[in-house]
Amino acid sequence: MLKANKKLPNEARRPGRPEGQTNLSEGILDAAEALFAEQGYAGTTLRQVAEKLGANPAMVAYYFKNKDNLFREVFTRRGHAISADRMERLATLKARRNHDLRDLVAAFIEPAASLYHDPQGRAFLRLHARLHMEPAELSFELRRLVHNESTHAYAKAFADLLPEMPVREVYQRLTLLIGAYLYAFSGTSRLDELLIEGDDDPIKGLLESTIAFGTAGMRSP
Amino acid sequence: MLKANKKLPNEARRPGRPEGQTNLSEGILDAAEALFAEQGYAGTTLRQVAEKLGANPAMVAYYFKNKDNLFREVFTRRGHAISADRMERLATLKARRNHDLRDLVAAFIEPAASLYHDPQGRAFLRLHARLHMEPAELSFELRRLVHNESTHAYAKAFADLLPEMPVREVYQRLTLLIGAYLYAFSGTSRLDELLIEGDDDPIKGLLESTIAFGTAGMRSP
DNA sequence: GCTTTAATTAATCAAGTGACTAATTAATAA
DNA sequence: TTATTAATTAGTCACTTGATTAATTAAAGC
Repeated sequence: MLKANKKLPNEARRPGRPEGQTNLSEGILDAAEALFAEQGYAGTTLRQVAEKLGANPAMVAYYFKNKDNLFREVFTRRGHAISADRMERLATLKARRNHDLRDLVAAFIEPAASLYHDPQGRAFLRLHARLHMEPAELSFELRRLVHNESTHAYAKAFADLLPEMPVREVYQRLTLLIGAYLYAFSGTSRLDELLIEGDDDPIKGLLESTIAFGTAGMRSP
Repeated sequence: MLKANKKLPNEARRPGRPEGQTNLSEGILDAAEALFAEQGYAGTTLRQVAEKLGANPAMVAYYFKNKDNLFREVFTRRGHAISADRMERLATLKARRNHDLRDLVAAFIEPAASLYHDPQGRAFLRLHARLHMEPAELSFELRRLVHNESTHAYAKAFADLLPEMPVREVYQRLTLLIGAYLYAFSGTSRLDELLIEGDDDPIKGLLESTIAFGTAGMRSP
């Protein structure tokens, strides 16, 4: 996290537009992403967001109007990217014309799972998982906005590969898949803690495990 | 939710111990369970809890000392029951001596899933799922307290049935299973919304689907 | 060069927040 | 009966919250 307007010694900060050009809005989104991920919507204060950048609390309102809007922008920034990535991968698979269930599961999960490597991306994954637990009015609207299209597209694609499975069952399985990968990649599972004998990185192979688990789960009669 | 001390007309409430015996503490736990489930720890105020019962906010402090403690008691009340139920079912299976993966998955999930029928139990399921997203200091301590024993016991039981699978992998699969069922039964999935053609109850068969999904996922190489 | 617009600080506001206290009344113990 | 304990209300306290405003300074437009 880069501090904006780093205070040089003996150079107190004064009101007014600073010299040069600044882009505080990205920094605010990053800070808010990390804090919302860690503490949730209600548990995060705008002052915390500002403090994380060394900025004035009023700057948050200046760039994002209010807390609700800030949260929306934090979520949609990466959410739309994930959704677009999913749609792209699905199109690629369909063009190949010989994909199987495993390909579909991987295409669905990887756009989100790939964020895990970067700390800021990991914060978003936590935020994403947490969003499902936020009050419905905020949560459902955002999830609908970001995920509706790609979720239906994947459900259709799964249904095509599982012609004997009722459509409702396909959606239920997809729901289970989403719950599994969100939890596993949210960083809130107690996996590391449970694995006391942990010699290696417990996350190693997590993507592979998730795809294997999800593929078998989707396929099972 | 029964209102405690329902105000009879023309009979204003006065300070002092009321006649008869009261048991406000169960009512407070129920109200808090519903509100924590809906709004999370930070998003719920003690005044809301009190108001839901028509009680004085000070009563919450009287019975539960503070907010943190109230949350702990709400969670452990049912959490310990689930954990005990799991241990019992595991013992029953082991005594039978011929259980398979599916039995194990069902024994793990059903104690929680069975709460789904009752609205208050459903609130707890939502709270339980949400707990995983609360700040670590609160979440991890409670989950450790309530679930450590049974989780390790089931991991051991799964490992016995999956001798070729590395122990770490067993824990990872168990984590995926937990994520899947928690999400599916938290009532926060958008399943009903996605299933526009929903003629029947979309939850119908959810337990069966979850067990099928989880069993296949655990078994898959 | 002058005017308008953009970006910042400091200060403040009303509305909550969790927690606590004193007063009060009924039940229980002695 | 009397003293003590349990359960309740009303009120308050210091603090935090999201939001807004006026003043201030630099950049951009003309």
